[in-house]
Formats: sequence, C-alpha cells, structure tokens
Amino acid sequence: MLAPDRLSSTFQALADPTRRAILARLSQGEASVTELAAPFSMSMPAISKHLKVLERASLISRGKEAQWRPCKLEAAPLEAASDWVEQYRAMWEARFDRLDAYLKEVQEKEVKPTTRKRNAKGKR
Amino acid sequence: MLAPDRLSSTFQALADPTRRAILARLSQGEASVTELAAPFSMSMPAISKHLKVLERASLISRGKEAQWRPCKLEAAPLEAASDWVEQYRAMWEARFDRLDAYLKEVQEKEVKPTTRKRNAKGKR
DNA sequence: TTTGTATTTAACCGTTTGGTTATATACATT
DNA sequence: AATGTATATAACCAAACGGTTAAATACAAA
Repeated sequence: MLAPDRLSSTFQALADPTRRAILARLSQGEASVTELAAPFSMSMPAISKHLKVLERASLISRGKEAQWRPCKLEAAPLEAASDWVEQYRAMWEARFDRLDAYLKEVQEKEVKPTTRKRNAKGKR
Repeated sequence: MLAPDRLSSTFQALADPTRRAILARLSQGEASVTELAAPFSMSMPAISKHLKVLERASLISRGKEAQWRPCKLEAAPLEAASDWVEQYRAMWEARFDRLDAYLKEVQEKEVKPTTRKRNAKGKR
C-alpha cells in the first residue's frame, strides 16, 4: 500500500481479479459495499480493504448516503495506464515492422539457407 | 509470484517502476542482464528477480548466447491488458455520454441550475 | 588449468498483501 | 432508548514482495 508512483498503484490495484470484478460491476453504475460484496465468497472486511486499495489508487470514489457508502468508478487513472501500455505496444509493433522489412530485404539478397536460428545481433 | 490468472500477473508485473523501465529499455531492442541492470543502483540478483517476474508474466523471453542471457520484449500480454483497460474506459465514457444526454434532457425540462462543471473527455 | 565474466540460486530479512474473526461506529427504525 | 443494518477498524496470520550478501554455476580466454 506504500504507493510509489501513480502508475504503479494503478497497475497494482488492477492486479487482482476481485478488484477488477468490482470495477467491472461499477462500470455499470454506482453500488453500495454490500452490493459489491454479494458475488464473492469473502468477508465484508476483505471487500472493504479491496475498496480502499481502489480508492487510494483513485480508481473509485465514495459517497455518503445514510449508512451507505456508494462507490463509483473514476476512470481517469485508467487513461494513464492505457497510455503507458499503448506506448510500448506501439514500439513493439514498430520493431516487428522493422523486422519484417529486414527479412524481406534479406530474402531478396540472399539464397535462402537451411533453417537458421536467428542470431541476436547488435551486442557489444 | 503466485500467478492466479494471466491478466493479474501481467498487471502485477507492470506495477513496479523498475520493471516498467526494463520493458522501456527492451522496447528499443534486446539487451543482456548487465546492460539492463546498469541504470539501476540495485544488486544483480535483484534485477534477476525482476526479470524472472517479467518472464513468468510472458512479457519477456530469454535467449542463450555464451554466458549471456539476452532478454527481449514479448508484448502479447500487453495486448490483453490494454484490451481490458480500454474496455472499461469505454464503458466509463459511455456512462458519461449517457450522463450528458440525461443532463441535456433535464436542461430542456427544467430551469438551468447553477453552472455545472464538464468533465475532461476530449483527450481522445 | 586457472582466471575472469555473466548470471543464477540460496538464505535471509523487513514490509506489504490478502485474508480472517471480533469489535466498533454510524445511521434508521421501532 | 433499543434494535437492526451498513460499514469500518483492530488485531492477527501466512504468504508474497523486493531487496540484501554470499556462494554456485556456466562459459570464454589465457
């Protein structure tokens, strides 16, 4: 729970199936703690802790209505997380494009040899 | 390290700045363990453990070349992670759209109340 | 064969996580 | 005021995390 940076605590909050299920539920609208707890065979305090993790990651916010503390999704951090992932996914795909180009080039210049394990180049 | 499901272990692997930095470095090409360790003031075994986490999350794969174990990015799990995030981000935005529609409807029927603040959504 | 380099494994340590049960708090209803 | 309902907190626990140092392994070079 010692949150280092925002991105880390977002990913960490998402790294639990219970919490992801809670977010899934909340994506359809606000819900009380008991409502959120219903699908799980888990004690209320356990759910309460999960909610606190989500809250500290700013993935949810909570209201106050009589004895209920309705939770609602706050998806802003998801945007940062998504951006991060997309960034590296893009880089990875770019690398593959370059590899494709390289392979194509090689095929034009060389006679296809016996199936060769590609050797990792560019080392020092 | 006790990987429950794939998505969880992906997010968990991403929930650490050192590991994200390693992935960032790898997005520019393969690297040996010592090369990857260089930017960090951390012991080699620590890096080795981080690499193992990334490997078990299938975010990297490793080769064998003399005494080196070159690491390379495997971005397939990033796709699943990205898909998950995008899904809920989309739902969240849909919710906002519905809220917009609702507010508009209300505005037509009622007297406009005190200025309502609009949410940041233009980012995409 | 010895030495050096790259990397992993082992053993350990303090902190965090994810759960539990039992208790406390806050509010509504009777 | 007493009771019921919704939720949070406290205290505890085992396991996992993220790091350490020291030792083992694997291969290359001399």
